[in-house]
Amino acid sequence: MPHDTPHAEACPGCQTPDLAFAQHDHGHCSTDALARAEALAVARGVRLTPVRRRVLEILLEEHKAMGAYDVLTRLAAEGFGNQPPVAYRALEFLEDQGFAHRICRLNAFTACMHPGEDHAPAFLICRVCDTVAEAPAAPVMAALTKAAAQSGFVIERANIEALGLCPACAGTA
Amino acid sequence: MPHDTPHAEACPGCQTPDLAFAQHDHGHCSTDALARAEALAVARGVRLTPVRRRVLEILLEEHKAMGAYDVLTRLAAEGFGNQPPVAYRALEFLEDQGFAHRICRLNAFTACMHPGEDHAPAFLICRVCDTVAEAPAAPVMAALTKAAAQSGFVIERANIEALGLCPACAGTA
DNA sequence: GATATGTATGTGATACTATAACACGTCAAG
DNA sequence: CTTGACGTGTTATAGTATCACATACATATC
Repeated sequence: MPHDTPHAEACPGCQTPDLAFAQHDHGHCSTDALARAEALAVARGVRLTPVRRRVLEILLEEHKAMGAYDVLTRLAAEGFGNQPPVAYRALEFLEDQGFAHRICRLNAFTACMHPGEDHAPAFLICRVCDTVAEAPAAPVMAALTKAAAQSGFVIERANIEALGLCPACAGTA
Repeated sequence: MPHDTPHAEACPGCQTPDLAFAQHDHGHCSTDALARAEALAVARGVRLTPVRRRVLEILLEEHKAMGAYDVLTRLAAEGFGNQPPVAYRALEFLEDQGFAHRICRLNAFTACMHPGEDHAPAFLICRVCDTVAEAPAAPVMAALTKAAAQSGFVIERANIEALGLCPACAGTA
């Protein structure tokens, strides 16, 4: 019975939030996230088809925010369709399933590192080096849900994105 | 000495968060926000030129999220330039000065109702009626700042956007 | 007053992002 | 076997945003 423990507990690079911008064994994260996504797809009765799976792999490999057309270029090079809808449909599927996140500010997408954990991601975008970190934001989401509830608004999906300076770029500046 | 009290204290419609989706005397909000923006521009030594001012007025009049091209159409009809950069430049200026906000999820912009108050806006977007409410989100921003700080990230600007159902649409569903 | 400098605007062209609409193939249910 | 749901491929098009250059207009400086 695999994957019943959060990824962060087993991944040194993901254990502490302050390592979000640091190097870590990303290979482990990738294979783990992919395995989790596959298991979740089966459990939910949705199909992680070749295109969808490959898009997720690409996002995991790159480990950065990618535009739909960046993904499409790679898909086309591998014999998949080379028209925009191919990429957009796969990305939409991954987002719907929580396997990937859309970063509106960048018109880009990134693989979710913690699929199935029902987390609330916040994205920290460095305006200098363009690195994007996915920070744990459960308290942020809680506060947002509360604020929305005061207006009677029911949140279904949220985008929490911050633009600023990562530790490295803040240091050199 | 005008404008030394927060707008919400004087505007019935803005006093309580739970009225964010309700009707209120928007005329008062508009003129107030415009006057505040003008004062702030003078104080900061930046120029609220005719185009910029008109764009802000348009956003305030419409009181909803508008695409850059929607704004541009209105500008062109009034004798201003009719090319995209005209609108985008004005909108960027307004966003930089905190007179307007960008709603990434909608590729749209909206006037800020509380310019100069250093608030943290969260946008609640109804997926049924497309209404957008600007909810007070100081606690949300505080949580986000804290989460970012744990990674050593310094936030300069944040987008907090939620998609879901507004009270009215949630009721009819 | 003439000149320089920074800023703002106008314009044409173009790049980038995203979706609509339809055809075809596959698979499972009835 | 037929139907219907789903996924993919493709053409075409819609929508969003920026680049690059020219011009105007302000203020500051000589």
